[in-house]
Amino acid sequence: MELAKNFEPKVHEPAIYRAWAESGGFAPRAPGPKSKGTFTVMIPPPNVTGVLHMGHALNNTIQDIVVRHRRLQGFETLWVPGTDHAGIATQAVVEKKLFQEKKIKREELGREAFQKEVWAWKEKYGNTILEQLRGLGSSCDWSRTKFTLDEDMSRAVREAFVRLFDKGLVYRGARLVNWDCVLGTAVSDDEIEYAERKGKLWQIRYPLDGRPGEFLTVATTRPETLLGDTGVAVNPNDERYKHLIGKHALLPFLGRKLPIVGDETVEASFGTGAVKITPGHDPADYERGARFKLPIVLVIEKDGRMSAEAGPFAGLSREKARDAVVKELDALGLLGEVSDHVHNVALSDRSKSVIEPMVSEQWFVKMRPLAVPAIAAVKNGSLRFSPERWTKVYLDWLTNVQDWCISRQLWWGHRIPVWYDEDGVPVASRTDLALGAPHPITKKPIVRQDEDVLDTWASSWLWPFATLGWPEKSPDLARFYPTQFLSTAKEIIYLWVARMVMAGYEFMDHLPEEQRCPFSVVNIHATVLDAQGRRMSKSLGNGIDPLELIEKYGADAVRLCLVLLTKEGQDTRLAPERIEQGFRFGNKVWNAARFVLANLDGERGAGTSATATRLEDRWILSRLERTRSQVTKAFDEYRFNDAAVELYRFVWNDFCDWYIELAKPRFGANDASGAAVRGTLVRVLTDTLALLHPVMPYLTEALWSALHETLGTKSVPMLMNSGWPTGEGLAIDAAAESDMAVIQDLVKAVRNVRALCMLGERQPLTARIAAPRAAERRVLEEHAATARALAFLESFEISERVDRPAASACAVAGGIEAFVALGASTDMAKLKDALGKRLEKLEKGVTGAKAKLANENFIARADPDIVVEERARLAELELEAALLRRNLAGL
RNA sequence: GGGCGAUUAACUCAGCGGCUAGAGUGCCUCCCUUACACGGAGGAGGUCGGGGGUUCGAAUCCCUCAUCGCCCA
Repeated sequence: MELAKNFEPKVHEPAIYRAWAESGGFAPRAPGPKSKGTFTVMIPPPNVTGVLHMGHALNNTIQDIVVRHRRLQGFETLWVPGTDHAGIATQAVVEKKLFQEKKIKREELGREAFQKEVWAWKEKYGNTILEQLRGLGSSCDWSRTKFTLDEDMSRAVREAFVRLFDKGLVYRGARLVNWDCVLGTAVSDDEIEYAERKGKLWQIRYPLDGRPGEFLTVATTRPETLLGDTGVAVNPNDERYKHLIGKHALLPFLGRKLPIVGDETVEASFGTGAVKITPGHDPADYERGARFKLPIVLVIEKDGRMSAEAGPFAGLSREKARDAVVKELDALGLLGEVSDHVHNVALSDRSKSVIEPMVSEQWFVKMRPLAVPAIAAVKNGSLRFSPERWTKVYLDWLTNVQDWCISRQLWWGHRIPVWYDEDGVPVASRTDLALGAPHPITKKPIVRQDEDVLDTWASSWLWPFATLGWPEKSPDLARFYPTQFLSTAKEIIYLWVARMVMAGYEFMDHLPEEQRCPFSVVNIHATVLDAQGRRMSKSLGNGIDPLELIEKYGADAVRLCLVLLTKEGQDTRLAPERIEQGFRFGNKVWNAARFVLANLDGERGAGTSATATRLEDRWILSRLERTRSQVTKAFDEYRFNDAAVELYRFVWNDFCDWYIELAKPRFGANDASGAAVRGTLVRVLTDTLALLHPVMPYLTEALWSALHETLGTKSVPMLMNSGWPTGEGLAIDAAAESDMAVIQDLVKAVRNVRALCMLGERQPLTARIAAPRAAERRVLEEHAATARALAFLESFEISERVDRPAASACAVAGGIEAFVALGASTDMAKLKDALGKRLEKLEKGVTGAKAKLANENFIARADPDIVVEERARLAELELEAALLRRNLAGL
């Protein structure tokens, strides 16, 4: 079978992906006697408006590795793909597009027509990221693709809402929420970011009630909100103000009487030590207002303008009102000191506008009761984080969890399934209630449905079971829930992971407690940073596009690079040139395989430890077994980096550098040796392709089919659907490994001399070998041909001791000396220099080891095995140093 | 403000109580040796951020400082 000289990702990848899909391998295989059970992974649904970025590329590579590995191991694997509807983001995209193209606003279009526009947009652009996941090689079961607004998903959302409503865990109330004045909706705490802003701290003098000419000076960063003040607070221990507690101040402009209260949370050292209380527009004041039962006055409207309550300032924007208030205060002589002040302001993630804390009617989920089992899950071992340290982050959030504001004033999302009668009595319903129909409880006619929609996360938190058919008692739900593995980013631990766990315990109540947690392992993957160590972001424009990398190097190279670069959970800076490492490795594997296939000569047998007789065959099979078991363990424990590094090393440094080189002279042989070497090559190649497959699926699949075509075993399944190497017939052969090491050392030493003395790499040389130790002499005698072939030595004499022949250079490897005949003209200076340097290093080692062994405490306290090892090491070093010294003296 | 992580070769990263501290890239020398120049052989390059401590022994554990970054408020 002739293979092209290089693997062409662009040619092979689409065809292979199609073949996988047609093979049915993406769907879970049927249960059978050999099955190890199910293994389910739910994709963290990317935002429909999204395109693949590095985080997705890494995360989905990890998931695909896990899924492919488990599939090969014989599990009935299911990886469910899908997207979420991303309420605010998607609505914003479509609104923007509508305005740019048709100059219309959504209000002009109306709710239904606007929703149609969004669906149309989703149908057209919403599959982009799923296509890109295919390009990465993701082996998802596309027949089960879900979208959080799909009908069945919506049913699940409604069921969950109604259940919580009926249990009193969902409630409607006036609460302080984060209001986005640009998008006109409440947003959750998690949709906010903070930025440092330069502002001012204004001191304002509030006249004291009944004490003309006396003032209480407060400090504030937001003077415009004073119109909503309903109190003033000071620290109760503050001597300056103690006497004023219980008295009243008068609000400028409006003359409202403001009680002066003593509140421990006021910092006497901040500003003047007195603060105004605006419960309607500040989170801290909201709390204070509640403590002192102060009324709430809303002075800012939902569009960011001052309300009628703002008296003379009504109708002004927040920003203009601030200037106007300050100006008027100044005019009244009530403005005190003004100083520069740096503080954090809350910005909306989506619109980047300043968040207005505002009391408004919203729907909330009571989180405390839901958090209890989610906390217990990690304590009782149902849930495990990898790396383990993220457990703390998860627990911290859950123990301090606040109620969750789930209503959004948007049109794109799950409409809240609540209807009201004429008295405004709400009821939640699984089925739509018609206007005019009787209210199920009050029996009065229904007059309206709640206008709002639910937060997107109110659907994503049901993802692990809603995707499987819940609330139906579907066969999928019974078969695949709970899942085994979830991989995601750290910033989503609260938003999503914790809430899914809550939802699992709350809604999967048909299952026993210990089966409700939606996944057993949560893998928190690394963040891929840019070259300066910053997060990649659209606004910085510092992202590296994975699609470009895939285009240039192929999906396998990108996947290998990502796992080679990211140690589990340790953030990494992406060096784009490192993708080349993945690319080169792919080429190396390809060419090694190409070479093997070209020389198989119809070999059918596969090497095993039992059939291998030659040292190198036994050695490579031993290395293979070692690699196989380490890689399997690493994958089982989700240590992807360790697995990839081990495979890289084995393929390149053992198989290609040594074994193939040793195999070359034996290919042609029409004897037992030829058969053995071909069998061994087939074995190593077969197992290696399978071990590499989770990381580099395309390349290995292409080679697998070429291998089986060559072998004439065409009926085997595709690699993706075959089996994980079991190590059958293999064993670790310590003797072969140590014997081989002797030969490798000698070969390296001779190559070193060649390079130093400018002898050509392949120029045949005469060598006399001195091996004072019988064990090494035996190895060299037995495997003289092997050593000779690798070192290109023509004649090769081994004895216990050799006097340096005239005109020879020497190489020392451990306790072995090799004297190599030189031409008369060779310059020995370089050699002398190199040997001298080597000796210096050795002597340093000898000194260190001696000092250690001379230390009584070391002998007395160190592990005896360590002491023995240290003695042996010293002997080794001394022998080599002695040989070097002697040879150096003779040069 | 709270928490977490990082600081090891020119660069990107491994190593996390005991081998002469490793890899990839880059650099230097030699080689187009018919698997691979996307390659091969050899080599140079590091007082493991600073300072203390624990230990027979510390890049590795503890404390502290510095710098950078991330998450949360």
